[in-house]
Amino acid sequence: MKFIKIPSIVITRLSIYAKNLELLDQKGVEVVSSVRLADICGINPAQIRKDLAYFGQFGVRGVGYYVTELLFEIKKILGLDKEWRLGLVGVGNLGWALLRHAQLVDKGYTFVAAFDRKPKRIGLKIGDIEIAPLEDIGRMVKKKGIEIGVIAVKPRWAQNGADLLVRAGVCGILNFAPVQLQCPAHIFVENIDFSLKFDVLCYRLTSSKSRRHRIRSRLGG
Amino acid sequence: MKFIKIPSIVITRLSIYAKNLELLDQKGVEVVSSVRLADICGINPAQIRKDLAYFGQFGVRGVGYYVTELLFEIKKILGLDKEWRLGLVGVGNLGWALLRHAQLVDKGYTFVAAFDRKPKRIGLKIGDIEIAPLEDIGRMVKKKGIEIGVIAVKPRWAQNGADLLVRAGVCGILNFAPVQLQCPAHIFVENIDFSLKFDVLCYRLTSSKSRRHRIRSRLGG
DNA sequence: GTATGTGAAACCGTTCACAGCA
DNA sequence: TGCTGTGAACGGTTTCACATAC
Repeated sequence: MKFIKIPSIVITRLSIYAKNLELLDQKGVEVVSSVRLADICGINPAQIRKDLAYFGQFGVRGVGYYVTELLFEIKKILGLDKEWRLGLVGVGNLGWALLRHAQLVDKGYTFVAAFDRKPKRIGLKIGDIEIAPLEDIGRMVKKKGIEIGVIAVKPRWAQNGADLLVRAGVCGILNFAPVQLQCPAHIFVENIDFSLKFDVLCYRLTSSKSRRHRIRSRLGG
Repeated sequence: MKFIKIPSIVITRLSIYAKNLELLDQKGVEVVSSVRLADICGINPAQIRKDLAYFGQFGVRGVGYYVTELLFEIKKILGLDKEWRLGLVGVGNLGWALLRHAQLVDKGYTFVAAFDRKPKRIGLKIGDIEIAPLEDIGRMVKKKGIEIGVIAVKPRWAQNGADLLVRAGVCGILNFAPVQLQCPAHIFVENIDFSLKFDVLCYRLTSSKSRRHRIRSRLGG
């Protein structure tokens, strides 16, 4: 283990490699070169090798990478070799969609509780989960072993949700509300504001009408 | 108008500035300095000034920026000074959530049509929109003047959705499916794969258990 | 005096090019 | 021979520092 800080962009790409290695694995492909994988991911081959070099040596010179093995290693690096227990704050349309999002389940992310402000939603069941009031966050985080809090409430209520989650003892927060949360330094926060991507596209379309930029974004996020 | 290509990250930040300027404007704040705005956005002040310098001179030395005026200019730059007409492909849980997402409407993004593969969904109405079959994409894009296609189908069907949208003549695509779409070079594509952010958080939590990184991401995506 | 606008410097991530090894 | 692993070169973004203007 090295004591070098790894840029987020590297982790994001590891996740992309994992996604595509999974597909290759399912197709029965046993070995893949950095050139081939790079082609599939739309990334430079040297970049892939450099990214992996942060964590060790996973390839065989003259051969390439064994798909199953590399996939296993990347999942271990990312921490996807365990189940993660999530708690959802805000069961509106977006929250609902997240609860039912099959791809998260496939990766090992399991929602074990859901909370909402609105009294009329309390008690509703979605699969195994019964929607609870915000006051229960403190108790339920301990009881259900929630590690990550997912915030999908209106911007106005996001900070409150974050405060409750932090006080309850979660270590990480995924914030879908378009606000900059104030959290203690030991809490890891990732923001997902997809309206930013709408605006980027909007700008590209607007500016392309007068000028000629042809830059396509490669990474999702 | 300059003929310099603007990095996506600059556009993303402009969107963040706009969001926070909107809040300041609503509070009645008339003038803001780059230091104050930087503090609110969690960004370096020089960065803000550099970002704005790509597009012109919007401030007053010794004073700062007039909030309403700067907001107006940034919206114009981003292309948010008009209504954008969107077509949704895939009305599952996520698609449904996007259709009902109030913040998109506030920004001037309007869904004017929705399409789905599943026969049982065809004909359902959400507000003014009636869900149509995929075969109608070609016709409806022209009829309704759809400029942007939003893909919210399962990964397996995403490329097909993109092909239909491109053939129908949309200029931009927002892709929520975790796949790299193949599109002609003149089509602008933005990918939004939020499971990547889950993985980044997952990695941070995993690695923090053994080491000490304290890097918090600032930008949503 | 104060805050912008901007050249220059520092920093960081990407790509090249080749040494090293199966 | 073929492909990985990696130092070095490159390119681009961020930050500094100050001239400039109100």
